[in-house]
Amino acid sequence: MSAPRPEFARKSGSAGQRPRSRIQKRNRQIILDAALEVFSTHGFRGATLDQIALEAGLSKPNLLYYFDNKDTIHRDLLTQLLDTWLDPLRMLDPRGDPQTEIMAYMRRKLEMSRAYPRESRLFANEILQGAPRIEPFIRAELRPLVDAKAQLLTDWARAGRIAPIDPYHLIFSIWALTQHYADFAAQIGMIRGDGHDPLDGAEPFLEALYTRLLAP
Amino acid sequence: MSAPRPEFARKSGSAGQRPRSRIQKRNRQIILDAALEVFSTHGFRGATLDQIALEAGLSKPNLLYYFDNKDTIHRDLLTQLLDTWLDPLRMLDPRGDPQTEIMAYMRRKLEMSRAYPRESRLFANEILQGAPRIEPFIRAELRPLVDAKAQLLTDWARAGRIAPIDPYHLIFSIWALTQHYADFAAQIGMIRGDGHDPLDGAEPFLEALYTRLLAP
DNA sequence: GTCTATACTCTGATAGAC
DNA sequence: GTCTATCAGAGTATAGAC
Repeated sequence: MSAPRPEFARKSGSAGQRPRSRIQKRNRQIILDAALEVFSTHGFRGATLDQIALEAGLSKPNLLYYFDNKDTIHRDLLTQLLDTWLDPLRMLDPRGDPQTEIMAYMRRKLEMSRAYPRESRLFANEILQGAPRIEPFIRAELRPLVDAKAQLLTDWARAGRIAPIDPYHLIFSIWALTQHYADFAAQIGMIRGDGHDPLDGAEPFLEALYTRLLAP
Repeated sequence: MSAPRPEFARKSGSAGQRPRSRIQKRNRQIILDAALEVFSTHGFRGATLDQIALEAGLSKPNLLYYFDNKDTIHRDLLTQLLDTWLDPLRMLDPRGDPQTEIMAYMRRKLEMSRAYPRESRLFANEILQGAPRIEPFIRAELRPLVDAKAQLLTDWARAGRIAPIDPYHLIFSIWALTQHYADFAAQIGMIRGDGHDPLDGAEPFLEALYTRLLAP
């Protein structure tokens, strides 16, 4: 059904990787791609192995030859996702120019929504369900990172280099505004006309918005 | 499980309402409330009648005495929701002061996220799934409304009464920023600490944001 | 109106032939 | 590695007693 897309940034070095043949790797990737399509639209419980197998062009038992069970597939997808999900925020550089840095962060997030809308929806689905599977990650990884960057934003504001705004809401606003174009793409498409690229015009708008918001 | 909450604005006059006894109405409302809880977290396919029945404190057959099937419950919830969902935007008044009107619209949307987070998540789930059940509504009701209000915003911008910004992205930004506090409440709670109200500080932040964005 | 029992389908997962 | 056959359990829905 779905055309193969560039693999979502996979870093080497995750634990427990057994050696796999070329065909193994290839089929696992086909399955993960199909699973991403299904999980990102229907959530974990709403997705079925039948649907994933159909999407992948494999039989259900064959699919379960490559992955132990439904949960493992979903976990692997989330692991791949989270590995990359925080990179844009991590790159916010204390040594850079504040407004340039924040603007660049916003652009990186917007680019993720453009390149990886399904990953964004997978994440959105997980949060809507109360984040049962990634709660540990959010508490252990995301929260400290956000706290650190919020401190940085506060410092910048204190120094008069950006306007004095709540740093947490600033970060949330970037998440909300950029991810919206991926998560609510269906709605935007129906409103703007179906041939229309949902992200058309988004970047200039967000640039204007944050330019005006951040000016000291 | 969940405490009964104020009923989401229900307008009278929808079609096909048979006369119902007091106990009928009461139980239907209990079921709808339980169903809202479950559908808004797991989506249509991820929700089960068992879970809804448990949440409602009724047996499954009893639940199906009040509603023909799973689909009917979901449809009734969406119908109630959509009935009210567009009101904040409808109220955007051409005769009012542009900045005041847009700010008031933002506040109404934020208030909906505060008062009806589950309804917001129900809507988000439906859109994530590609809006299969509300596509007709979006095309027939939402789209023309947005087009009309976008025209109004354009007129205001042409008259120099607000900054010249893309009206569609302006509307999307209000949706994204306000609904985010309901849809991603789980994440925000884990980041800001669980005792914390997710919406704390949101209104001043959004006021500052739109004040700066809209100033001509 | 509400319950127990049950029919029937879907879904996740396994066995075993090839 | 891939398939057919199959199972156990969950899930939707109905029958029928009370």
